[in-house]
Amino acid sequence: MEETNELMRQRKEKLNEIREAGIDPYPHRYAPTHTTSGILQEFEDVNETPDETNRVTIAGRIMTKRDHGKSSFAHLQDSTGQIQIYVRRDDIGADSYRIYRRFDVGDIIGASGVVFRTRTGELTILVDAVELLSKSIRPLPEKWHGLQDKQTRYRQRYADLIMNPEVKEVFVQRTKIVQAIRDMLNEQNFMEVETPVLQPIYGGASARPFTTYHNTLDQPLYLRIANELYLKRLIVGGLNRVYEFSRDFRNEGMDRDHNPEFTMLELYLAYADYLEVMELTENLIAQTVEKIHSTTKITYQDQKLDFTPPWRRITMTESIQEYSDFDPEALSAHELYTKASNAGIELAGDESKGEIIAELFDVYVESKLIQPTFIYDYPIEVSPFAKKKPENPELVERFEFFISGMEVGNAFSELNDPIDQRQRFMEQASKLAKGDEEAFMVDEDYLRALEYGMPPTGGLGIGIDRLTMLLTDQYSIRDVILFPQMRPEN
RNA sequence: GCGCCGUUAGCUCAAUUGGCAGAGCAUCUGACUCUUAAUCAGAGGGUUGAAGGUUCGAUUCCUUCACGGCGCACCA
Repeated sequence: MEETNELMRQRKEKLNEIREAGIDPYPHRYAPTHTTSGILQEFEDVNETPDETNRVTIAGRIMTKRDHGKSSFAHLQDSTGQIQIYVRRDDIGADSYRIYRRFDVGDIIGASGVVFRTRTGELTILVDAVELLSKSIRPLPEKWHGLQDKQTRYRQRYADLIMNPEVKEVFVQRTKIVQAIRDMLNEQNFMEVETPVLQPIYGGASARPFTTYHNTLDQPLYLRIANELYLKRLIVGGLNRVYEFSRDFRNEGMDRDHNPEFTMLELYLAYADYLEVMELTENLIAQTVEKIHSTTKITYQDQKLDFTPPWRRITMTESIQEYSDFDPEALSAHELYTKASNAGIELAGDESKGEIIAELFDVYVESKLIQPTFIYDYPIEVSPFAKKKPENPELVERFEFFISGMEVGNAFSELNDPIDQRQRFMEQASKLAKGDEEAFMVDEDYLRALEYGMPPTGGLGIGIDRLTMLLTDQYSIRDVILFPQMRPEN
């Protein structure tokens, strides 16, 4: 892709002039002694008189440049912030100054000098040596309005990160969120593990997979839609507390909270049920919010959210009763079907009562759950890996939690009865045979593992991207993923 | 998949009813050794996302396409 415009042509010309002067425009190393923000802190007390004891060397990108004949001001940006430099011909020498004048906004340079304060009070480096570290031949966006175009920002995240410091902050926060969760789990003796991304049989969720092919094995492989079944194999193996930050892939639509690849934390805890996992969940997330924001009350898109435990707990059918004008438990399958049709839900006609209830929940309830809320006791038909409730075999011990109308996590008492699990697989297999693209295949090896015996286990999945959206006040999942999926430009 | 909106100089944005495509920043030349959206004087920079149509004339109206945003549908 050879792009040519006047500005790039001029910059390449300057690049050649610098080379012809015997200077390497792309040298190999440089040794800064300070960062820009470090200087602003350390030299807070310096005055207008330059003093040799306040000597620093920094490296950064030129973000603004104001040339005045035989002197020049510029702002350099490094990973920590920006600082002003003041360059005078008499300080760096005529030859150096001639080269300096060929530097552009966007170039990465190194500078040495002493820190002082300008007449207008800005902490500044009075430079006596500059060095080009990397010549930029593509002009940056305009300094005042920055880079606004969403398409360019997502496609050229590097330019977005240079121009919009608040974007970088979001991703710093994302890393801190993951780190906070990891630290807490490690403290609680969870073991971080890695399981296959390429799976011969996909499962653990309902979603269409991405399919690929291994040439040597001569067989199809699937990018994981979940890692659930692998982590539970480890529970069988005696790793009683395991977790993985799993990049999962689902071949489905994209919108403000769906990207084809996304990050899910899954964890499994032997000898626990879903009630214990519920407590773990609200504590884990509340403490994460606390670590990031020093409070459990935050604002997301003008909504006040309170993460302080305990969170509200309500069963799925109760929640439908609360947000609709009927009690789903009091209705027959036929009456529920009518309610769903009236609510605009498209049904094939062969849906079970439980499937219709799940649909009604989506329509009547999900978007209304603003404060962190546990919805629990799900229909068995939509929960093939969850354990039945002892007193009601139509329901399973499962919960999801919702924040700001978004599903953020999913958990259950894991089904460990191998006979029951085989039946559930058979139901999925028959759905798959009927053309349900989100049903999945029987995983005989997983059943074999259960047959050895899996302890009672609680499991949890948390959508890390969505959690990050909430904690960084971002409206779209694309703003918490560095390189969101996009169609090719041409 | 459907609907609405958008795409104009490197960037951010204008362009009246269909009538010579503009500004600011950036760039180039000159002046300027405490400026900070530096200032002053001058200059260059455009296949208006692509292809077609209507018209004497299209950035503007119509059709198709591409990409993006938002909403809906899908995604338990």
